[in-house]
Formats: sequence, structure tokens, C-alpha cells
Amino acid sequence: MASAVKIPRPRRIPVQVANGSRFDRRLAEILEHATEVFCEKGYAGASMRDLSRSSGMSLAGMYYYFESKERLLYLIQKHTFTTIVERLRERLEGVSHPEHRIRVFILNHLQYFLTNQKAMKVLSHEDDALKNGFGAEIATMKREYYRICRQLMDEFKQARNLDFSSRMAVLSLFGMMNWIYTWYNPRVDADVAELARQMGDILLDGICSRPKGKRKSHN
Amino acid sequence: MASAVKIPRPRRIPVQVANGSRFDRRLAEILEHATEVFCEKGYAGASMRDLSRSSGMSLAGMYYYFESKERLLYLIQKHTFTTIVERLRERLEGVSHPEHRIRVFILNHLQYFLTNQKAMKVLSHEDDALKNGFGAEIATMKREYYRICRQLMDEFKQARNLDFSSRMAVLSLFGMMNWIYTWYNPRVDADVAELARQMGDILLDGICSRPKGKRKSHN
DNA sequence: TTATAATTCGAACGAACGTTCGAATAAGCA
DNA sequence: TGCTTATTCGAACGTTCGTTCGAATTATAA
Repeated sequence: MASAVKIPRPRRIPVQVANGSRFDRRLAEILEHATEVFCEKGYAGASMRDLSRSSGMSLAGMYYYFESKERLLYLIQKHTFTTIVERLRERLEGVSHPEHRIRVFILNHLQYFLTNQKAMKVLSHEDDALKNGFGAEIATMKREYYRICRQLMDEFKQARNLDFSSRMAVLSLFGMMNWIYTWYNPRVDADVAELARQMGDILLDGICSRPKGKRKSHN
Repeated sequence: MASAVKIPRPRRIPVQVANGSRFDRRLAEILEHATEVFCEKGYAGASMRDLSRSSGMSLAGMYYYFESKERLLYLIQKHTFTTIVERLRERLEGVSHPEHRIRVFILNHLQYFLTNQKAMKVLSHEDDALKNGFGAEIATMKREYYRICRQLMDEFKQARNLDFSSRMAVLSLFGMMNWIYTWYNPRVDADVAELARQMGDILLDGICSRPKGKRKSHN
């Protein structure tokens, strides 16, 4: 028998093996806890030791599930984004009225934002923490999400024969919605549906009151 | 002659001695460069070595001007806030028409935001990086700024006999305005004055279309 | 010039960082 | 039961972190 020769282990092949495997479930748990910590301390401010403590796993053990802290953030952001876009597509399916479609968009965004407040804060707050490859993919998803909203806005504009900057309207809407994590307090503020309605009102009435070719004077 | 006895130096008394002294000017320079670095890397992500490199001063030399990295962030945020509120007060002085007063607020905010984009990003992005004492003071200034805007909104509401949530209106407005640092591109987007006008239109028309006691139906 | 105060810096401190390694344990299947 | 693979971990790695110290340098005023 030959003396024991060290065979190099094939490390870290998995990353996403089966669907709902033990590995996947544990990884999902870690992502959930990590999201909370990233939300509280920010990406750079959260140490791997913080993250391991929060999910009750040893520091070294974490690296069995992902190869770096950056990759962990990437996994969180990707999962968050994928989910929100997926839900949006489902909800838009049966709705054809342009105004309703925008209202569906707003409701979906706010609903997801408020039930996954931590994840969304991480997503909107740490959007430039990822370098090169990772960052580019997330940025693409973000652009796609913007594109969807922009298209809804254009359809609305055309249907009503209105004249306003879709870009401004979409970006203002995102601003209103994404800022919510800084102030929302369930004991003071209305529920999601009412909030979505109010923001929809502000936006839609705001852009509606300037019909094509006319300019309201402000004196 | 007595042997040389070390007299403990009175370290770090200054912090803000005279107005426009050499010390103050150099400190202002450091703050300016540090703002840029904080903006790019975030508070936690920017190291004291990054900060010292950016202002061309040695690492140790920085500590002559402030006693900790946290205090440096505090100085930046305080200066930014003080300036923006100061300018706002000046500009509101001669204006009495409620709608105009809100438009002045928006213009002032956006103007300061776009000319001091970096500082404002640091201000809105790192608002929970400061601990306890420092954080509390900045939070107070923020509340005061919110209060001013809220009051303008209430006056407008009363003057026009409207019915809407001032809180929602103010926070939506802040959202629209503060989100701007994520998208503004001077080569694509309108100038500040036009931008302020458009955001003012969206907000004011949006909240105006629901007169007291009435509810527009959305079908 | 000389004495004093203001400013700057190289070098180092201990602590915390992200990551790695090989051994130890648990799970799954024969 | 044993064998194999999947999972977990303590201990350590080299680096970088924020901060400090005392000495060196520069400005100020006599």
C-alpha cells in the first residue's frame, strides 16, 4: 500500500446545488441574519465576526457557504431584487388600465419595501459597495427595474395625452418610495395600501395637471 | 538650573479658536477633502489613511485638528447642515406667499444638494454612523429642518383650504429631493431651477387636487 | 538672532479585520 | 456496524485599522 498521499480536496463546488437542500436552507438562514446586520451597521461596518455571531455559526464555518463577504452581499442583493421583480410581473399580469398598472407598481414596491425593510435598505444603501463583476450584475437588474417603471409611465402618458418628463416622474417616484425606510413608523403612519394610494395620488395628479402643449403659469 | 522637567502639554484645546485663523482654514481644507472620500467610500469604508492622503497631510498630523474619525464626520455634517439652514432662512425672509415659500425651500435644498452633492450624500447616507452624543445633535438639526418644511406645508394647506397629510407631503418631498444624488446627470437633466420647478409642480399639484372634504374616485 | 508657540510627522501600539487550514464532528448510506 | 461525504470549528495567518507619542520642523514675535 502506498503511503498516504494528500489528495487536494475539491473545495466549494456547491454555491447552489439542489433546490431546498439542507445546504440551501442553511444558506438562506445565514442570508437572512446577515441582511439584518448589514442593515444596522452597513456593509463596510459589519465584520465577518458580527455576521457569524448573528447566525450562530463559527467564523470559519461561514466560508463553507460563500467565498467572501462581498459575495455574501451580492447574494443578498440578487435574491432581493429577483423576488421583487418576480412578484411585480405576477401582479401586473391581469391589469391593463395604465393608471392601475402604475398603482400596482407602487403598491408592490412599497409592500415589499415595508415587509423586507432591512433587505431593501441594504439594497438601496449599499448599491456601490460591490466591485466590478458583482456590482455590474446588480446594476443591470436595477436598470431593468427602472425600465419597467419607465415604460408604465410612458404608456400612461400616451393614454392620457399628457406632456411631462417620464424620467423625472419615475425618479421622483423612486425617491418618494425609497426614502420611506428613513421615516416609516407603523404606529403613526397609515398602512401600506393607504400609503401607496397617497403616493400614487401625489404623483399621478402632479403629472396630470399639465396637459400637452400647455404650461400652467406660476405667478 | 533645575534638570529639565517635562511639563505636560495642553493638547488639543482649539477645535474652533478664531474665525478664519490659519487653524480654521486648514481644518476647512481637510473637511473638504474628507467629505469627498466619505462620499466615495462611506464613513466606515474610508480609513484615516485614505483621509490623510486625500488632504496631503500625515496620518498623525490629522489628529492635531480633530480628536477622532467620528468627530471629523460630525464636523462635516454639522457644517453642512448649518449652512443649508442659514441660507434657507435668508431666502425665506422676503417671501410671504405660501406657495412661493415652499418653492423657495425646494430650490434652496436642490441648489445646495447639487453644488455640494458629496457633502449632502454623506449627510443623508451616514446619518446613523454617529454614536450617542454626536448623533443626537445632528438628529436634532435634522428634526428642526423637517419642522421648518412641515410648517411651510401647513401654512400652504391652510391658505388653500386643502386636506392632505402634511407629514406625507413633506416626507415625499424629501424623498424626491434627496434621491437626486443617485441619478442626477448634468448632461442629461435640466438645471437646478427647472428641476426645482418640476418637483414643485409634482408635489403642489399632487396635493392640491384633493380639496377639503372631497375624495376623488379612482376607478 | 533667540525663545516660544503652533504645526507636522515617522514610528509604533494593540485591536480588529477578512480569510485559510487541517482537524474534529455530524449525516447519509452501505 | 463501518465508510464516505457534508458540515463545523479553533487557531492562526498577514494586513489594515484608529490612535498615540515624542521628536522634528515651521511660523510668530521680541
